[in-house]
Amino acid sequence: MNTGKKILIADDEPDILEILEFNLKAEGYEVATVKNGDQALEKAKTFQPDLIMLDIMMPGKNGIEVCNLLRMQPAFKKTLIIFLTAMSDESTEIKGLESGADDYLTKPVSTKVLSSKVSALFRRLTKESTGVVQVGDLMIDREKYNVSYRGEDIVLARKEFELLSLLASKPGKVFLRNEILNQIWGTEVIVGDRTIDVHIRKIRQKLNLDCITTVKGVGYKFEL
Amino acid sequence: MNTGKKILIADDEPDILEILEFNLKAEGYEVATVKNGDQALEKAKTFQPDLIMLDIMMPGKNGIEVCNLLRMQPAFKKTLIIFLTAMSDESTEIKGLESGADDYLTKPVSTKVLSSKVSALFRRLTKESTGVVQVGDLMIDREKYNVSYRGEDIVLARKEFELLSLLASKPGKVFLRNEILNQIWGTEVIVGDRTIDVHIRKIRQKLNLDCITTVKGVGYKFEL
DNA sequence: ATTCCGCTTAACAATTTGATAATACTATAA
DNA sequence: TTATAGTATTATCAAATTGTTAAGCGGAAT
Repeated sequence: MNTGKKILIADDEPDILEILEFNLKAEGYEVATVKNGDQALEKAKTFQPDLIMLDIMMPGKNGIEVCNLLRMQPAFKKTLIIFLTAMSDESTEIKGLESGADDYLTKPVSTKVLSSKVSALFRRLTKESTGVVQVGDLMIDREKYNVSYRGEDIVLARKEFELLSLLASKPGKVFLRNEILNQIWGTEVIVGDRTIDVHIRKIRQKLNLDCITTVKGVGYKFEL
Repeated sequence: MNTGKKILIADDEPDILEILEFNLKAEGYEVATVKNGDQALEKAKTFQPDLIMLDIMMPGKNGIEVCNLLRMQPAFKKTLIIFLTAMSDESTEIKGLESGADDYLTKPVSTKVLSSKVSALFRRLTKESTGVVQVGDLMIDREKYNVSYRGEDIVLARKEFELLSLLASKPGKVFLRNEILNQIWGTEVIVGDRTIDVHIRKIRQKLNLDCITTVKGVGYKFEL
């Protein structure tokens, strides 16, 4: 599993660095770590991360300063930045967001929160900036409501589109059948289990790609 | 740096208000903030904003209600409205667009997304109001109110013109039926679904081009 | 007053979509 | 191996959606 995303972490506490690095690598991210703000600024230039996690309290330049310096450079205008704060300090949180961070995390960081925030940010980035989900050669445009593979348009019916769109929104993630039902059919409508299968089948047929995997007894996942 | 544009923000969470206000002021906008829907309606009259950002979930009148009330008043027909939603809830998003909003933002709002969306909306506004839209060989002149294909004038009735004009304003984008109704007929008037079809048909007939695609169960899109 | 034109709707046809049942298949555990 | 649970496939029917035509209405122009 490799997401192809690079994350730079700056924190002066070795324990934190280790925990974050371990977990994020396990999620398929490429990770670099540094111990203070100045190193963060340097490393950011060479490493070109997609996401930077900055501890607020660091010796030398603190996280907020680093963030401001980064945001001044055009190369990091679009880079995601998450602050790490020792406690849920509200004023700090606001200062963080004001200085151009995209989110914040409070320490100690639970692995669940960590991975969900990180993946949510990446998802949001691709979704909001373009409205287009792209996985490999497959493009899903929610606004234009079309799907194309290597430039070739593929016509999907509404439910098929929504289903594929959902699965592809988080490649690799296994969507439980219930999750799919709730997302696409809502809680009011009740349809049989076979219905999902049939739609999945139609998508597979139309895409003619081996990209939707069945996880028996669990659900489906999308992966190219 | 001063854009001369006024933005009104309505949200019950002080943190959000503060962050948005700070960032938008930094971008050169004049900002006013209110804490609920009723205040938003009042303030809108005196402040005459160019853009209104409405939280969907607010005590008293919610954002969607406020939007509908605003859109009923001629003074706010052209005002830009953005919804703020707590989560990336797609059904809310669609409801928002259907009720006449121009865009939506999911909270927490990254500063990057915020400024890009806002400036994009203003850009679109000035573009549309001055409007000569050209897509391939097709020209739509909003001021002269005429359409021509390869120099040849095509006479369209008002509704037909507006409909084509709307669809062509964003080629490729699928316009939901409700979106179309809100944009062209407004929220007060209620017309049947067939009405849209008939106008679409007439446009297709008159243009004699295969440029309006039906996306069944979703809406229509324009593409040459 | 009459005619023309644009807008809307009703009515029906045509089409597409979605859901289900019935059946076949497949991996796994007993 | 066989039983079993879960999934795949297929055909079919009902429902949803859209296309088309014609007709009615009302305002503007003649």
